[in-house]
Amino acid sequence: MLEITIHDIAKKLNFSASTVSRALNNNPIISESTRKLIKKTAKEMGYRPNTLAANFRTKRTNTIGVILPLINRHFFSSVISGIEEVAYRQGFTVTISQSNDNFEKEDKIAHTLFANRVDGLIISIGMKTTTFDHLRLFSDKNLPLVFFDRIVDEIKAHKIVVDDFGGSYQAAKHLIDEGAKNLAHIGGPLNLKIYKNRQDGFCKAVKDSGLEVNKSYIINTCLTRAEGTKAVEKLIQNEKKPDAILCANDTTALSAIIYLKGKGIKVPEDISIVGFSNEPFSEVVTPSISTIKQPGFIMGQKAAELLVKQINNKKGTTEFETITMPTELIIRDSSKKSHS
Amino acid sequence: MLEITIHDIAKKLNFSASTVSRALNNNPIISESTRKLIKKTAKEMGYRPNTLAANFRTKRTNTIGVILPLINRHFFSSVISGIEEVAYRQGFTVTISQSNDNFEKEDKIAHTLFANRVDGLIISIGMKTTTFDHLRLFSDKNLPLVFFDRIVDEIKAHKIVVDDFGGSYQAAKHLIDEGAKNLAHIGGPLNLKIYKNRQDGFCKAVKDSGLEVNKSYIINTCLTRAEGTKAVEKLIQNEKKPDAILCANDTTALSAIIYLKGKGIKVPEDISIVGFSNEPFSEVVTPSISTIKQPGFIMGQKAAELLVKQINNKKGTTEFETITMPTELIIRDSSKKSHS
DNA sequence: AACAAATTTGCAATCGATTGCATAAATAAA
DNA sequence: TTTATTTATGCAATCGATTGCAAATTTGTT
Repeated sequence: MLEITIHDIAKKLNFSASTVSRALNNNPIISESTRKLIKKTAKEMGYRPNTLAANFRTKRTNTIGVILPLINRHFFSSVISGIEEVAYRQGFTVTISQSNDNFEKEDKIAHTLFANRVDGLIISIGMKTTTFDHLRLFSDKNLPLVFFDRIVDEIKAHKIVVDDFGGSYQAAKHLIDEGAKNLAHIGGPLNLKIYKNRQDGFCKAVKDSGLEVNKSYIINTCLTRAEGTKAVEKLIQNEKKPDAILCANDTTALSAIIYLKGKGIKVPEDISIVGFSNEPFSEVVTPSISTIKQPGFIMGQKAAELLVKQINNKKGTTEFETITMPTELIIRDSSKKSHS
Repeated sequence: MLEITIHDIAKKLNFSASTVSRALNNNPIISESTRKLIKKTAKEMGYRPNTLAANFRTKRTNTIGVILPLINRHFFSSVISGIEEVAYRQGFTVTISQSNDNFEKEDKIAHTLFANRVDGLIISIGMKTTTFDHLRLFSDKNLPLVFFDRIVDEIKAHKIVVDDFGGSYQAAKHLIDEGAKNLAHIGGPLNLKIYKNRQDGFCKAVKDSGLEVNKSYIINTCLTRAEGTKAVEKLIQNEKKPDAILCANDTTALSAIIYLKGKGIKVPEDISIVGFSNEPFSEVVTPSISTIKQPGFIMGQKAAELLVKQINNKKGTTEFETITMPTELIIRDSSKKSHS
């Protein structure tokens, strides 16, 4: 019932608690022999360190907080796996929370994690997040903070992003190569830089190809399945229908495919589609969705590595880096207009 | 830099730290007026409670641990959302970890959570888990423990399961109603009760319909995409091909559909398919996959409710309940043999 | 052998909040 | 007014591990 403490071990061996503590922590100041003895005895006695006490004393929890919009997205869960992989290897526990793109929840989670004294935070902000006091909580106290994907320009910290602009540019180029002349874009909320970049990449590619960016061909939504459907609906109401749609995520690409299929409009023959993120379903839908792959797992690893480095670095970090990861265009059926 | 403590507040107001502590915790023994004064001052001074100290003292962390095989499954992430919803409402933080169906990792996570003194654990065990010492860690110390979906019979605890048997039975019946005579089953590892139940439900339905359960029509795998493909491959090598396959999850149902499509075998005309879990992709594949819906979100809520009740109940729980949630058969194209 | 240097170990304070028990103050009852 | 009750607050110990500094022990050097 009652727990064994270092004092119990100390008493039994006629050592002091300090020695026991040091021995168990592999402090080299303790001689090899006593360390072994103490460890052996600790095991025999069924000693389990009281992490709470240690955390309290050292002000470290060996816990990394992660906040992201939605766990159930292939990209995000890949990132989580990457984070976990590195974290566990370094002896950190990971606490994952989802904001559901709800600002209040994100705010509350950040405060809770802060109060629970996580050693650092890795975050991808929600779509509704436009104020950042809950993050300054961390940056102001020099608590390690790493952004990924949906980053915040206003706050100095390490940032891991995907080359959204480049990916989008490449995708649009691809659509044009396949013969598209009237390109449309279903974009995300522009307060998020990733969606801004995707849109900018799209526009740049269109312009660079000597085509025009038609304002009525660009619709910004919050990228849900339903919003995607509404967006395509509106797009094809244009007197001149677009012949290609670059969607800012796979969900809306899916909306488009399903909606168009229902209307008897052929994908890719009549309208080509490219999505973003390479969600698993994009490969198995008919037609399979061309999309842009983001290296989620590696991003997670990088984020965790940067964070851990920052945590272990006593003297506050002042140089922050922004790492841009490459994307990869995966061409599938939804955009192979020419020939197979 | 340095943190405000209750002592600072106490000194400033000429109260004792005890009073401040009690006031901040809404202890009714403190008078209304001083409570208000203390709270106001705390706020002004920018006081932030040191959760670590409180946790240490009270031996409570207000944290719930969750271990599950894989976050990136619709069913599991629904459960997580359900758990979070209840937990946050009750003032608990949720720590989520995935075992990746890896026993060593599950074991390690369980020990870490235990060492971190989570107040309780909600778990769905991995496929490789056949020994349970890491869970007895909890049950032996009367630490609240709730199983869901992939439960462990050997350990006494609250359990939330899906009516796997019934769901499977219903699905098989449906396949038979649609004209199937030679039913096959791609099952999961039988050490997991859910897969055992699904298989038993399948067999029962077949027998109840006066058909025979053909051993060579039942293949047990670990239900990955690749394993699923191998399984179908083997199934159709039987001299008499099955005309329907009930898969223990949607992933293998997908494997089957893709493999059969490649072989020119028509689904559902030649072979009908039903999956299990209603993963999002099952709706959007062509043909869409008939499947069995599990109420993940509600299961998560129930699990969290039971756990929280147990946590708040000082005197150890002795009566454990097993809640069986109903399933729902969703009939889609992959099994509509008759007519549309 | 005497002293310096290096190696081990112990003392005791500390982290910040909580809580049983005692005390003081205010109110009610006799 | 005195005593009994109730109400409000403070004292001081406690949770278990960590750590700077001091002390003790061993080893090394001349």
